Amino acid sequence: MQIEFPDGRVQQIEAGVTGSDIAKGISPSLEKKAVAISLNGELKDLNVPLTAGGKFRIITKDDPEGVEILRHDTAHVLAETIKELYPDAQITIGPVIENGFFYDIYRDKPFTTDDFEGIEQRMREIVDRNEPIQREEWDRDEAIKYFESIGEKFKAEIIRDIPAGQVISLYRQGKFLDLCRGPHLPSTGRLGKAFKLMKLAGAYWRGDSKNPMLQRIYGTAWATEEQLKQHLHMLEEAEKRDHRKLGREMDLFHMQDEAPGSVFWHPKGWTIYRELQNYIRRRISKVGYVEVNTPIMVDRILWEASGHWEKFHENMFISETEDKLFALKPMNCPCHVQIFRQGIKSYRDLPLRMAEFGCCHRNEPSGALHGLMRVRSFVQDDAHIFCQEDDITSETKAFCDLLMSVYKDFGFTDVRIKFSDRPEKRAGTDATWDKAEGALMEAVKASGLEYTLNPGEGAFYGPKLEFVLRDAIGRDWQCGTLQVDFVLPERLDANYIGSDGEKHRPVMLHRAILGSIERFFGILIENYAGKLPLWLAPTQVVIATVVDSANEYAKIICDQLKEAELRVGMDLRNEKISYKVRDLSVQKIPYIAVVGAKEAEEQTISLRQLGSQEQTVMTLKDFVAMMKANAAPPA
RNA sequence: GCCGAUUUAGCUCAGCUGGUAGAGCAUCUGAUUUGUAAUCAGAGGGUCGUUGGUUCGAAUCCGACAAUCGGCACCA
Repeated sequence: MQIEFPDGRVQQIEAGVTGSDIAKGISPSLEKKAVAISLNGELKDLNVPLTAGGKFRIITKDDPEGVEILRHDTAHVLAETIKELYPDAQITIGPVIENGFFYDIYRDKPFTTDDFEGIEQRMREIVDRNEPIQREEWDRDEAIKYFESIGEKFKAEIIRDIPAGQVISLYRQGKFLDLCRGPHLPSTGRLGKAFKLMKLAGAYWRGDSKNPMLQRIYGTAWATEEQLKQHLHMLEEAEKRDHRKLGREMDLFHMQDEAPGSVFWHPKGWTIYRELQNYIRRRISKVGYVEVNTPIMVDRILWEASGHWEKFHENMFISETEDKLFALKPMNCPCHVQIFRQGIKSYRDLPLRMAEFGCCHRNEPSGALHGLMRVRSFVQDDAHIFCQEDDITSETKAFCDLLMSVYKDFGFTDVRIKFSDRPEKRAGTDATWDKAEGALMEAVKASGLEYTLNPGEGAFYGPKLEFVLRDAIGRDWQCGTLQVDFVLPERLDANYIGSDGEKHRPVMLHRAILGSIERFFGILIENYAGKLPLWLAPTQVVIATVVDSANEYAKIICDQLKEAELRVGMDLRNEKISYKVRDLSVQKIPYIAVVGAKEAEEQTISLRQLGSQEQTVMTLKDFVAMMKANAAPPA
């Protein structure tokens, strides 16, 4: 039989030869770096005798698949360590995740992060022991019996659930035997020591909140110490940009115990917030949206009619007054239908694009709250497009164009789309869902954008597109959405008169670009690390004086900048200029205009931009013109 | 909501095995009039998250509650 290498070279091999043998044949150093092989796209252990030929590749620690195997092995070594140090613990599953792995463990006594040092120590010992890792294929019943005999009930349960006919493979290293699909390294010594335990958290068995709570140990693992160091450094950087920290440091907003999940916006934060809102206002009004505003508190009757009460009433804030039960609106759509229903609508009025920056409240579970990213009181850049079925494609395409253009203005160009179809619990008939999913699918195809399927994740009233953007440090955030809804217009009895003179149901497209403005604000702060583009910066420029005698001149400059509608401040404090420059830089002020006796004399300023040491001297007139031009928001 | 951790001055954090609190930065006052990332000196500031309990005595030990943090579950 023969194998073919990625470069096209073909080699004859005999049956029974292992990947390890082949690697050694190429070079001993390659064999040392190898972690597994890929045969016809399938990953296999290095030491498994080959029984067939085909497309062959040696996987090393440098390959993405190689690092995954290494992480998986690290999880196994963690499990082995846990069984050695805490024999009463039961192990469950330990998969690879981004940058590392975790292992879920059942044990009565909680672990603490103080245990990490001892665990890591023992893990390193197991690496030093260089235990061979061997694959074994077991009979299902034997495997169940074995794991039950050693008290590993969770493992036994997993094996029971493996579909019949599938091979039950176990991997043995030292005295430790774990259920695993593989592949694995040939021995624990190959792992290296570029790993670290990171976090401890609770996690439900099989992800179901009705099941027992397990303890999850998170770890990170890399091919080299250098990569581990880099990763830890990246985490530090992410921590530095945390919007909760920057929000406090930059005096943008705060939250307090008396209003958990709600934001107290400070003047600077609110300036940014309003800029964002007004930017969206300009963008949507240009493409045919109208803006409305609807009540925050609405009778439960409307929520029952829309279907929200049944599904979400536990997460709604309610208020009883006289004999009525009101709910704070968790979303705007039912209110928009009420506006649509006023008067008689003609097909000539469609598509009607109705936008609202409505304040919505959702009683999110306490454990879900997270800074600005998950709040209980928020505003979306929400809109509903009432249209005819034939309009879905063109409206979807127009929306995708708008959304991409908006994201681009914030510097987000890496955007992915997820197509989420019918969930298990849903409103509307299957025929309606067929129609809605078909129409949305056709629309997204027509938009020419790439998408991935996200089965079962649609809203209860319709399928949706979800727009995921990638930020400056590579994190993904789901922000925009577009949902096709045939259900709500029906339930809330919206209709229009068609060209045939008959009544028809409009289709509703629910859509948002930024999503929650609170959350998008947080994403922006972290994306820019607080260094906002000029048009968003709450203070765009500060005039800093070198001596008191320049104060009058500073005030003249300040007035002129205000006249040009710039957000300007003055630093007339009795401090050295280097102190002011440091202080204003720490505050992330985009521009500092320094003026002393010389500038006052010559009617100039000395300009310094955030992040640069350079000083540019320019005339006052040029300076004001330049600032005005640069501070203009995107169209 | 569930698991674990945390909560001390505006911020960041000390405070060992119980004897009623401390630093740096910030703030205020004074001196200094200064040329591009921290001038010097002094002062003020805390019911130690809230609330019960143990104790002669609690920031410290125990309980309840709240909020926050890390996850899980949830996310119209």
